[in-house]
Amino acid sequence: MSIGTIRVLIADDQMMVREGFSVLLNAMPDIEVVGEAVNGRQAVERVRELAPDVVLMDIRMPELNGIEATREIVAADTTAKVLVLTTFDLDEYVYQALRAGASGFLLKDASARQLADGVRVVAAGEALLAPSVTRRLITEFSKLSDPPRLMSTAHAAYGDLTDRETEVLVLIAQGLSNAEMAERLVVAESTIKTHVSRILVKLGLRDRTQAAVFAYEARLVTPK
Amino acid sequence: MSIGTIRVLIADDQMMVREGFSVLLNAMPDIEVVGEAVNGRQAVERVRELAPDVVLMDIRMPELNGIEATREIVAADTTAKVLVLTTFDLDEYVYQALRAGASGFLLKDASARQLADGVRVVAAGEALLAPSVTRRLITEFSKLSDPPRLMSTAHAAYGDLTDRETEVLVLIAQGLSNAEMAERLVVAESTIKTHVSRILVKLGLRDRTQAAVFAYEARLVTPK
DNA sequence: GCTGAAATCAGCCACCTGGCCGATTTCTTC
DNA sequence: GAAGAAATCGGCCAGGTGGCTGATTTCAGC
Repeated sequence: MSIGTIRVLIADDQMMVREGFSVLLNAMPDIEVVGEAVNGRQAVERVRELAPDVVLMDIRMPELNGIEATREIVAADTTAKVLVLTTFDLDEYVYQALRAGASGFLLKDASARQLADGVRVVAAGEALLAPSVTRRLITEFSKLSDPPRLMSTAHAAYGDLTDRETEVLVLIAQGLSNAEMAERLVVAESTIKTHVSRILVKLGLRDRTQAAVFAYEARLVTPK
Repeated sequence: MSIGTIRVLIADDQMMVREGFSVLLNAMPDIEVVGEAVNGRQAVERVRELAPDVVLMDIRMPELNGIEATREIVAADTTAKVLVLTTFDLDEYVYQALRAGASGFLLKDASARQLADGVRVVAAGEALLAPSVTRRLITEFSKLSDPPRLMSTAHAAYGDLTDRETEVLVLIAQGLSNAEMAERLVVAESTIKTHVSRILVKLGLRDRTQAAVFAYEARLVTPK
């Protein structure tokens, strides 16, 4: 494996991004960009055609998003490893991507060195995560493995919101639209609307802005 | 990033292992083994003395095991990243190591290439996990829902807002509708709409909910 | 007195939002 | 197995919201 060059496929709907990564990676003697794709659907096809070692996968793409594309690529028994790239280290994306079978997750602001190393690492079969991602993963994980989980907190407090509703409330308090939340949680927008409505009724609020205010006042979310 | 060579400390009670890794890593032009330790206690000391970039840490060691040693090294605010190495990918070890603050976790049967890449990756600040480990971590973790985090965009300072606009922004962050604000400020609703629009444009936001979030994040308003 | 910024107001319009109705599926609980 | 809670999805619709254009008035600064 370490003999030949690492063959990479870049999947991103933005030309600038593809160009940048392409130049960057081709500058490495052991890495070669063998193809590009402008959406998830095309990425899946290209993987079949080109059998690359690594796929640099953007999440937000038309046709078929990076998560779904990753799922399909992994489902097919290709040897290709998927390294997901995104601008923001959104939790949901990370978990979804990794659960979809991605080998790694990096932020787009990674340096050339980090990117190249990342490609090599996943090509070698390891898993790679951005530090901020891992940190949250660990902290979250230790929360559920540690016994000090007394009841309440996410439950009885805020007017009997269900877990899912609380989850949605937090997203509202981050300024996401219904469509964005739907994409984030991978459900239909109508589902989100249902959750939002129930939240407003249960909390006795009028609109999502009041919900956001409530979330801050109730310390469900806190200023950075 | 890593302009100079990456300085590595090897902590393992077995001489053969230390030797092997040492030769292996020193063969890399950008990596230099600057010291060794035969137990956890010594590893902690050596880190203080040598300030290495990366510590290759075995788990089973006399005096102070790798987990505890990692905890101490991370507790001290050294810049050293800990890459834990072990023969078996035992769950307890993995979780404990990661919670102790390790940056990565690799199996000892990793190839020279994998090891070297691993060192480079953690030195660059990323986190590295063997794939089997990541998978378990994800599955374990995904059993529980989570409170995501997002906050994008570097906006211009809200100092660009006029007094009146700031006033309106505060009201938005109190959950008032345009009609209510109009009544409160004794102006027409259309006037409020104009203010709201300008606020959104100036701050690069999409809707009033994001404006409310912004107000809280910018401490323009603070939770009760 | 001219100028520019700020505050005020109006109308139009596409879109998102929230309310309301109903429906299915999966679980837990009894 | 019945009953209920939770999560999912769809459709319809009135109304609020935000974008865009244009206009008036006041006032500070030159």
